Amino acid sequence: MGRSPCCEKEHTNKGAWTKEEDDRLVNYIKSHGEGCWRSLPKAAGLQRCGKSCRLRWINYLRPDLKRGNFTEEEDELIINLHSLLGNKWSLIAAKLPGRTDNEIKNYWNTHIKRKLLSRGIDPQTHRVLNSSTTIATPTANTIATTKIAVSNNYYNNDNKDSNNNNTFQLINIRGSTLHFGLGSNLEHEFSTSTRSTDAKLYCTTFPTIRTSNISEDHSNSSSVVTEEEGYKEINLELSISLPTSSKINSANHEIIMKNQEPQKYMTYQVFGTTTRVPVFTKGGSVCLCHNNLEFQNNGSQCNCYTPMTTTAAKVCNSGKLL
DNA sequence: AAGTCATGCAACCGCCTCATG
DNA sequence: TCATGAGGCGGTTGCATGACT
Repeated sequence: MGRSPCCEKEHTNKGAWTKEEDDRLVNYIKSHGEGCWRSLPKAAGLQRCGKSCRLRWINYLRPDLKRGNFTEEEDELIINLHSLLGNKWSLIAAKLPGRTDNEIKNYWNTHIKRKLLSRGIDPQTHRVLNSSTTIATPTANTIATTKIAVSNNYYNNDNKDSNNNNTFQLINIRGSTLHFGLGSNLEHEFSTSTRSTDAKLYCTTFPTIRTSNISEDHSNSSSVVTEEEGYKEINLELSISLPTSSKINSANHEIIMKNQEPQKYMTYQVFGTTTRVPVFTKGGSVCLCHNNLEFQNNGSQCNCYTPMTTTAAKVCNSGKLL
């Protein structure tokens, strides 16, 4: 037996909302608040499905909606978030106050897709079209290879990224924790708050690097150590700090540009996807942790260590809603 | 001016998640 | 543990409008 319908379809209006319907809905929610969408239409005197009311309110009538064109900064933020989250429009919308998931989804499909294609970037994979950069064929110990690279257009041909220094073998994924096997000199290249000299990236690892002879789990993450022969293993929660980047107010999520125009762009690649971000003159960093897609002020590293679980991940340690 | 096509976006549909009993 | 249902989400549709011929 199927689920009972959410409303009596034969008695509900469909299609565009009238001004009168909008007024009724707004007035009702102003008086009674949101919620109980199933019973709302009847209580508000609307011949609409509860879902339809909810959608109309969330996507159009809510007073905190930001109408109007998307800014260039919002574009870049959406692109960056999409490269990390995929079509998780609600999660992306959560990072853009005043924008709805539906709005962002439509905007993506009508504008940003084309914008990325014009840049030569595949909008779905965020990889450079016809790029020679590919994920390496997995080996027995390797799920995939990823490469963190900084494009030459920012580092002015001073990119020392080599095949060895910034290429990691992704061994395993446990929860939100990525386990990479690296070559030698692991500690030198990546430790908490240590700046990678070659890539000029802040790479922060939680917990500290493990090798096969370290048995104690002194992490504050949920990972369980297993040994993959031939690899050192780390939990890598990656925070890439832009040496000079946009200043982002993480408290209200608004990008404060103050007439700054991006002078350069920095391209980075994570897990085979390419992301391009504008680089401004003020300091800051972009945290790419799975559970905290936030811009950080002052180049600080991300403090969110909350393991991603189905429910707990919605709020990280720093109290930010995800 | 009329017809056709392309585009943008509001709205719908059906499935999924999760809280609750 | 399971069933149920409300709320939420992403994909898709269809209409209004503008551009083009």
